[in-house]
Amino acid sequence: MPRGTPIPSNAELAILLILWREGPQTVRAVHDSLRRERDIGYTTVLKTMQLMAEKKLVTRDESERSHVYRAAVEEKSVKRRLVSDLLDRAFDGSAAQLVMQALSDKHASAEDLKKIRQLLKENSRGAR
Amino acid sequence: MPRGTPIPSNAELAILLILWREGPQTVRAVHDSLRRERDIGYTTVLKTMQLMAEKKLVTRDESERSHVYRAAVEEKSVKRRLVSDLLDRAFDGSAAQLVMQALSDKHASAEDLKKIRQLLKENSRGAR
DNA sequence: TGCCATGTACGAAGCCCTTCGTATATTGCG
DNA sequence: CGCAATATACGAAGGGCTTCGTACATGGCA
Repeated sequence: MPRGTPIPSNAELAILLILWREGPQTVRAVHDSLRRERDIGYTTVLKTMQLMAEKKLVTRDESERSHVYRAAVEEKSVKRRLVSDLLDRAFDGSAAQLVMQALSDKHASAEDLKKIRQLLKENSRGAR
Repeated sequence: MPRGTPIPSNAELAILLILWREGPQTVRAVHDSLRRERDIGYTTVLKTMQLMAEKKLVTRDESERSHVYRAAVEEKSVKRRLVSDLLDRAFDGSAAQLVMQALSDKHASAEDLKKIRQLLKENSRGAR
């Protein structure tokens, strides 16, 4: 996971999520996925993915007429950077503060809380 | 906390953090604070704060020659929206996933973990 | 074989954010 | 009083992101 790789933009992240979840695929397939959620042109997705290739966010196999794109950055490290970025920008680097916000968020379900508690239990031994 | 208020941009957030922490103040004072961290022109800060006033992110008292700016959005609700936004964009709405990333982040200290555990304990009763 | 569907390449527009330079007004002090 | 310091207002440039239209190549099928 090269350090120089930029943090993906919104549109780029949406595409990476698909590639991470479903594996390498063509622009057409990605476009079909995105289309299910919102209206977006084919060439828009194509262009974005071409730029992502330039930025090394993805690689592509050009051996077939329809190029096959593959995520070139790790899901975990990208997500970690996204969190780290928010931490720095808004929470003075305090993970505790951010977690508190996450917990009070409408998205935090009882089930989430349960999972988180479990994570903490597992983490408590290997604490740094 | 009006729903229509936009999520603050980077530069705007940096200014809001100062206003939240130190209370209402002039452009000059905010500029001095920002200057301590990076090189930035006075009129840059002024312009940004003027735009923030238009967007209702801040209000300003113009009764004195040096206008006094005050945050017009609540710290908690803005931060909550930032987290919620990231949750939606990258973590499929799962707070548990995000917290996991936060915990594995370099910023998460042992002290943070302790605080978080305590938060969870307090939260476990009032779980939604 | 020839045409239509389907690809890629590429330029450019529109938007927002950030930044600054310049113009202009006002204040207070020597 | 007049000038230097300090304000605000405002226009505009530059960069990144997103979007799309258009041009062109290619491949498979009738």
